[in-house]
Amino acid sequence: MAESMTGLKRTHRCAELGISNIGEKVTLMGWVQKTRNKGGLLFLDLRDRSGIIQVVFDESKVSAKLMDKAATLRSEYVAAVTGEVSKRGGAVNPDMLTGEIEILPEELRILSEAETPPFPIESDSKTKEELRLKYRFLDLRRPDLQKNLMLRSKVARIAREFLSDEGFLEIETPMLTKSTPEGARDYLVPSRIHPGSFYALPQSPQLFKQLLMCSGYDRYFQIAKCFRDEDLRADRQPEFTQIDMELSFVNVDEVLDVNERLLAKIFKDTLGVEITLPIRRMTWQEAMDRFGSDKPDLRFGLELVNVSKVVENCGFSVFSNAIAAGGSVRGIKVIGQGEMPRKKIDKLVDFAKDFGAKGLAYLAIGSDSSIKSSLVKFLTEDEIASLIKAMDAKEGDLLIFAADSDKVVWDVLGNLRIAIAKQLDIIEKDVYKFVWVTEFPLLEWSEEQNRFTAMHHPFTMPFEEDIKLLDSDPGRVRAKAYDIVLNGSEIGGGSIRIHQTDIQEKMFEALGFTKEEAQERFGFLLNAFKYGVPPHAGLAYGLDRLVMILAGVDSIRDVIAFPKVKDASCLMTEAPGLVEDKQLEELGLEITR
RNA sequence: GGCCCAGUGGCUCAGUUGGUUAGAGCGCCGCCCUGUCACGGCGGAGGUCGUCGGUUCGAGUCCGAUCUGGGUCGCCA
Repeated sequence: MAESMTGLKRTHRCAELGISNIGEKVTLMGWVQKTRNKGGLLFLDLRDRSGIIQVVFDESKVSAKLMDKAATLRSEYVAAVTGEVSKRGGAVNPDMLTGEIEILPEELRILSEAETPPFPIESDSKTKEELRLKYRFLDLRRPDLQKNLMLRSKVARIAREFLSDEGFLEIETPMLTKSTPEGARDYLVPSRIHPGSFYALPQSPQLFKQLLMCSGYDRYFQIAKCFRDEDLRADRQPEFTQIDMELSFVNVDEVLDVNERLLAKIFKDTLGVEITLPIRRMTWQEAMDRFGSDKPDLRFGLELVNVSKVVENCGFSVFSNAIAAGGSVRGIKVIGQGEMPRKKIDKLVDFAKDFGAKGLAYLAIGSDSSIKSSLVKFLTEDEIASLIKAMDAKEGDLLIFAADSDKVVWDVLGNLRIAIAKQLDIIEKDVYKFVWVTEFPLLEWSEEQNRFTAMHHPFTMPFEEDIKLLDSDPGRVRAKAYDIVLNGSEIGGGSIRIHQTDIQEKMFEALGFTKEEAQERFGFLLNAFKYGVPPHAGLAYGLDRLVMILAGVDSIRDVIAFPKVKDASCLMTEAPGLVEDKQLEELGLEITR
């Protein structure tokens, strides 16, 4: 039966003990990892979040009653052990943090019995995630998940301490706020007091932190829960966490500087990794041209080469037409893969089609300089030769080309270079390549909405010298926006905000909002701007993604205590669920499907 | 919404061209064991093969549908 812990006080966590504690009397409380019963000698591995320690019940040293009690212990029982820390009586275990010591028990209390868990509580679990998520409370006992969540806690603590020391104030903003249909789909919360009206859960504290700048708080930060009702991915959950900040009276350099020092501190204090500052900067245009992505992974090459000039007037209509239509032809060179079998190349083509490519052209140079290519029947020998020259290719290389609009070509080759790098296993491990991507386009054309939309958000400051283009060529206006990219993953982003009414009005105009629409959606911010607004800027990190990289895991679910699955439901709580008719009545809601 | 992958004792898996009673390791239960730490020895229990339907003399295996989980495209200012 479960016993009380009355009279006992835990003195240490299990793996906090070492040889320096030998001779001390300690009380430990934790879960039974395992028992090894040798008859007259019983070993108990006791586990808590610090690790495991061995307790030895020796027939010749403890009472028969204690011996019998120890024999009833089963996996995951919760037990308290009081005893003396001792040097190991047998061989030391070098694989164990506490492998040189053990506990000689005087008292054992079984604080809770436990059913056999449905899957083993161990690191590197092989159990299907579906089952682990259903029993997340057991899954969370596993050392690797505990390690991840402790790391996450540490990152949050470092950020809090660092930003506080830099003069930032931690201020909370509302979770129940107003829907702003620009951007991601909102989670809506019906109002009981105002039937038919809804709050929205915040996609980010964006507008509130700008208001805080208007209110003179200078420097704000928050570790903020954010919500987006969009489909999930390996690195996307419907609710996630940002380290969010906003600063007044600063320029781009000042924002990046304080954030570089924050990142350097996080990496130093968690992984012991020194980041060389300042972090490299790259314009969006350069990132797209060289890597086909606004979040370039700089751990490997396979850079894109624009060969439009070379094939502009060639006989291959797919190439020439793409260029004539304002697009481009670009290629990547895969060194030493000239012998890649046709089947593998076909797979790359299929992969590229997922990203909108109609096809890929390839050119393989054999080790004997023989050329295998889908282009030979369309291009002259001279054209082929100049293409090879443009790509700086040699015997044994494989060239892959895409021709389409810039957007499609970048997307196709940008994703292809990552897929190929993974396939060839050329991505360095334990390397952290940071880059600031700057000078994003302010606007991007939305085919769906048939208008320009804000690439970042509608309050992002354009480059002063580009403002005149807002009327004539809005797609070319550059924004004072910056993303921090690590190993091909966007871990944060931000911008200088617009604080001048005339520029803001031009921005809304470019977005196709009337004054009334702008007022309806963002009126409270525009009002605040009337009463004295400081120049300000900000940035937000995706805490989950940052911790993913620090922890070296591929799934965002491994750094969130209670994550949701692909269809945004929770396997443990079975949320979302139906509610009682009475609740719906109170809210004035009716379910129609 | 599209495409791809997976589903067999508690867990992880094997299961041949469709053919006796569906196997293994781990775990679990019982007995034994004084230096184990992936403890060991002996014995035992435990499976509507995700679900429904079809083909067949016969289906874990073939066909169709569906459910569950994962990845991805669309989507994510």
